[in-house]
Amino acid sequence: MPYTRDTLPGLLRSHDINPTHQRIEIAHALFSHQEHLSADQIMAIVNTNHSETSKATVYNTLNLFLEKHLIREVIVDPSKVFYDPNTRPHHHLYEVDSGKLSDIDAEHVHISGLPPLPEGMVTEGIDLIVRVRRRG
Amino acid sequence: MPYTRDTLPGLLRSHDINPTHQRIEIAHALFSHQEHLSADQIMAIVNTNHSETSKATVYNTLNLFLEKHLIREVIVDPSKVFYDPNTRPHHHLYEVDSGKLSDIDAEHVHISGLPPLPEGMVTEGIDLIVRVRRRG
DNA sequence: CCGGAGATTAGACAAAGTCCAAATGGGTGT
DNA sequence: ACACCCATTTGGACTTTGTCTAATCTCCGG
Repeated sequence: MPYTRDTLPGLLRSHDINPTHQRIEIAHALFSHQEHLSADQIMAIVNTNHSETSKATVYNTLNLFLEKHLIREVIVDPSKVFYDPNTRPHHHLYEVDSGKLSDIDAEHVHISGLPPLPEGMVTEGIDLIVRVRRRG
Repeated sequence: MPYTRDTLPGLLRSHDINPTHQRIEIAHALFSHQEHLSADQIMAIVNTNHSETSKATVYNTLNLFLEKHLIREVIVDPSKVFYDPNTRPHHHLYEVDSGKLSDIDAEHVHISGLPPLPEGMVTEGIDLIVRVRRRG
C-alpha cells in the first residue's frame, strides 16, 4: 500500500489535479484497495460512513483521473467499466463466472507479429484480456 | 460474401439453431455485411424496409447466437457491445476517435510468456485489442 | 470582506439491455 | 382442414450505467 491519505495530494498534484476532499477520497478508495473497482463500488466505499459524494462527482472525478492518466479503465464486462489504479504496463485475467479481474504483469509477456498501423495512426494502448472460466 | 439468405438456414441448423424468419434476417445483417455491428445497428438494418423485428427479439437472438458460438461479442466501447460474425481466431484494431473497429488476423500474431492459469481454470478466449488514434 | 473560478450537487434525462406475461405462428398428427 | 402444442416473438415496463444542466458552494487572492 504505497499510498495513504497523506501522500495522495502530492500524487494528484503531480498529475495536474487539484486535490479536493472528494478527489482524495475517491483516489484513496482506488489506491488503498489496489483493486479494480466500478463506479458504483467506488461510490459505495466513499459514502460508507457518513459524508456524501454525489454520483455526478464520482463520474466527473473518475473521468478527470482518466484524462490525466492517473488511472486506467478496463473494459471487460459490457455492463460496467472497471477503474484500475495500476498504470504500469500490464494485462488482465478475467474470470467470466465470478467477474473477478486480476492483473498479469506485462514484463514477461511478449506480443509479436502485429501488422503495421494504418497511416497516421499511433498506438494509444494494447489491451490483452485472458478470459477464463472454471473447468467443467 | 459466402452467405446468402439461401445458405443461412443451413448455417443456423449446423449450430443447432432453429432458423426462423427473424433469425435469418439478423444473421443476414451480420454475415452479408461482414462487419462489426451493434445491437441497435442490427435492429435498424433489419427494420429498414418494412417489417418489424422487436428489440427483445434482436437481443434474444444475438444472445442465442453467442451461446451457440455462431458469432462473438467484442467489448471495446463501454457504451455498447459489437457483434462479430467472424469466429476464426483474430484480434481487433479499434480507432478510438472514430469508433471504427477492424480485424487483425491472428495467424501471424504470437503471444508468449503468459503465466499459468489458476488451478481448475480453462481459457475461454484471449482478446487482444490495439487502440489507436490519429496522430496529432 | 468581496468576487470569481473551479468544484460539487440534485435531479432530470438518455441509452443499452433485461424481463415478463400475452399473443403469435409453424409443425405435427388426425 | 383442424386442433393442439410448444417455441418464438412481442410490446412495454423496468433497471442500470452514465451524462447533462443549472444552481449552489468553497476557497483563495486582493
